[in-house]
Amino acid sequence: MRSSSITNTIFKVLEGQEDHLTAKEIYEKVKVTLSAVDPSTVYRSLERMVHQGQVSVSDMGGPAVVYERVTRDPHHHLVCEKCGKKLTFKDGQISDFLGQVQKETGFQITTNHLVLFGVCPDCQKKN
Amino acid sequence: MRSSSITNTIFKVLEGQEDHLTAKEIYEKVKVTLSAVDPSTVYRSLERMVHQGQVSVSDMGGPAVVYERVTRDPHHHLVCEKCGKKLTFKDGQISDFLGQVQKETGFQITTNHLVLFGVCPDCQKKN
DNA sequence: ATTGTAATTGCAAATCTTTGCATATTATAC
DNA sequence: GTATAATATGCAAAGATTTGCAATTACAAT
Ligand SMILES: [Zn+2]
Ligand SMILES: [Zn+2]
Ligand SMILES: [Zn+2]
Ligand SMILES: [Zn+2]
Repeated sequence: MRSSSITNTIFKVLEGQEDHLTAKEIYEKVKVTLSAVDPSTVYRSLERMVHQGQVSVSDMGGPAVVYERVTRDPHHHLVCEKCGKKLTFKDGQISDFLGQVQKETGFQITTNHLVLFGVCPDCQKKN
Repeated sequence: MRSSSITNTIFKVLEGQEDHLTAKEIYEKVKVTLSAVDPSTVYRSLERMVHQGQVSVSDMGGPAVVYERVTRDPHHHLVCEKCGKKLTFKDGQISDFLGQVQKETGFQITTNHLVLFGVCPDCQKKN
């Protein structure tokens, strides 16, 4: 029998995971359950899920963009580009900023997983 | 004779261009001048230039990330994810926000080309 | 149930990007 | 200038992602 829906499997993979995953990593994990699945199907499903706002896609400085499930309670990150250390923000302050942009531009902001880059205090000292 | 420096050619390509370019597009344009250049060399050079802060790399919703020259006067964008329309921000308001993040986290922010996504007023109406 | 339509999937091929390694270039030290 | 080390480049191969197309599945209408 053919898989009923790859989307569900992808959701499960993303839920059972704290970290952010690349498309390739998601494909590998989906394949454990659905051994016959084709990579293109997973890639296309991810694209669809991002487009529908169920999943976020972000460049976090790694070798490829990473995906994460979008929850009611959004979050954002600040990544050290020297050592990779990651801070996570609750939405509060960021959504204030995004709300302000929304008011000033008339755009309805859809960015749901903002990633900023910087150099952390430790790495600044090491300079 | 071998090219003295691919970096210079890439800079010229990026300067003679209003828009943002993908790695592939940059490679194609570099090849016009340096016909024997290898794609891997261009890709690695771009990586280097990004790492050194001379070039920004961003996902702007297209099929691949895009590169742009970083100038004294940074800018940022708001992209409509329905129709692709792009707004460009001068740095003012955004840098206020980034400065606030910097103060609160101790990170020295290096994000120099922020891209936000949303739905533009026109596309909201078409709903 | 049958039909028709739209969305999803697999497969193969094409394309894009990365990587390992040898060579060539550039910079630094003596 | 010569030797030494560090960086940049080309080449070939591997790897990751996208695309075209035909077949399958899901869904709605009859
Ligand atoms: Zn996250
Ligand atoms: Zn750090
Ligand atoms: Zn720009
Ligand atoms: Zn629009």
